[in-house]
Amino acid sequence: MAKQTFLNLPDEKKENIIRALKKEFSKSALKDALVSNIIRDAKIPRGSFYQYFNDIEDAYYFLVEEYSRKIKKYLLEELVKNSGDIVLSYRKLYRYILSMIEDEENKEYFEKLFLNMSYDVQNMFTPNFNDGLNMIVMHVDVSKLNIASKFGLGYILDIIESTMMNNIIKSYKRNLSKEKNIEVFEKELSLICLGILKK
Amino acid sequence: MAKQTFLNLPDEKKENIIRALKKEFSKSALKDALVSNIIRDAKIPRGSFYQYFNDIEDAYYFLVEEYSRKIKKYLLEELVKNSGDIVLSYRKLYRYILSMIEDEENKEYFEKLFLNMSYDVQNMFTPNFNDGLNMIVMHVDVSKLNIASKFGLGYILDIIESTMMNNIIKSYKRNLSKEKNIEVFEKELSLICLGILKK
DNA sequence: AATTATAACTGACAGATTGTCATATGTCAA
DNA sequence: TTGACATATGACAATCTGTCAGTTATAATT
Repeated sequence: MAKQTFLNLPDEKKENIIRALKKEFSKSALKDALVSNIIRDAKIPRGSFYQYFNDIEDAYYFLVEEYSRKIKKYLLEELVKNSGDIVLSYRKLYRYILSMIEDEENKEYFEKLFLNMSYDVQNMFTPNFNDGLNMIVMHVDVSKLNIASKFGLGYILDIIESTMMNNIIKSYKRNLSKEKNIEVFEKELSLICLGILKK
Repeated sequence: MAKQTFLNLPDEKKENIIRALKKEFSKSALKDALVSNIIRDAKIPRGSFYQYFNDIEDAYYFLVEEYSRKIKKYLLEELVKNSGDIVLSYRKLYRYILSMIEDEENKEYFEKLFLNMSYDVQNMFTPNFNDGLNMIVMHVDVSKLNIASKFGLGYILDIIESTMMNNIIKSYKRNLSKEKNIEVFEKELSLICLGILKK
């Protein structure tokens, strides 16, 4: 993650570099992105780049983390606001993510990000995906959930988050409107709540 | 996809190149893999490689497709065998995929593959993910499903496949035994069937 | 103000990779 | 034997990465 030297930089310079990073990662997925393009655009010498980041991957994850922090924060806030109602909180989270990635300024960046979703990036975007359970579990109201104990919560979060990410990723290919996109996710969420089998 | 020239090659030569491809993609994810390594290992000249494939990505997808074909074929066969019982068929499919990727010979290759899951690869591994619905829908028994028409089937397949892929990917990090891994997936599948909310 | 310590900056360079292309070689039918 | 076509080959230009030794800026100390 971005070296201290970078974090110490004056805001203006730092933001200029972040701008150049985002431009390159909007144009190319991580595997095709070039340090050369970034330094040309940001007008910094090659040596500086390596003083700020270990390599291009390091810079990539620095940028991703800016967004992933927002997402995790938002979910926790919603859980508190909604008295631990996990389904409602994820419904709100979905809308929040959509509005974030559909912002004209972010559109191409997130498209590259989601269509080349590595484990590590998914990890950063799904609050429960790896470590997050500890953080979330204490805020969730499990009394209405179909599980024996808080321990089963992980399964439920797995299902919801998989479906959520999947919908986001597919939305890029399906070219759905934001409204239609939300409709599909909520339809699936409702199937998850009630079960896919007839009673 | 692999040029005709490659497909025309005598089997022995072709298999030797496939072996070298797999070796390189077992060692490095696509983004770090090198043509140089492959041609050194396969003992073919550089020019030949580019006569067989457009680039390294092309070679990568050629290899992935070998496995994805098996998976789609297996699911369809199971659906027929199980009279369109979709849940049972995916349970069987999950075991099939696990046995495939836990085979000692494939282990590292699939680890790289799943931990760097691009949209296109996911697309190849999940029968419904994109186009497959047409193929699958006619074999599914929807009478027991909680949907109004065959049209809703896409939602259900989305949920199941997301959860399935997610479990496979996580299994690499969690280091679960095959048995425990299956147990988790079946627990989640059962929540999906019955619903995550208490009745 | 001068000196010293510490942090940041810089760009030339070695090492390595990619995709191409002109040339060579093989195959097969007429 | 010849011509037409497919395939093979490796040297090469273009490009990229990460490093490093030398330079400059900043801050603290005397």
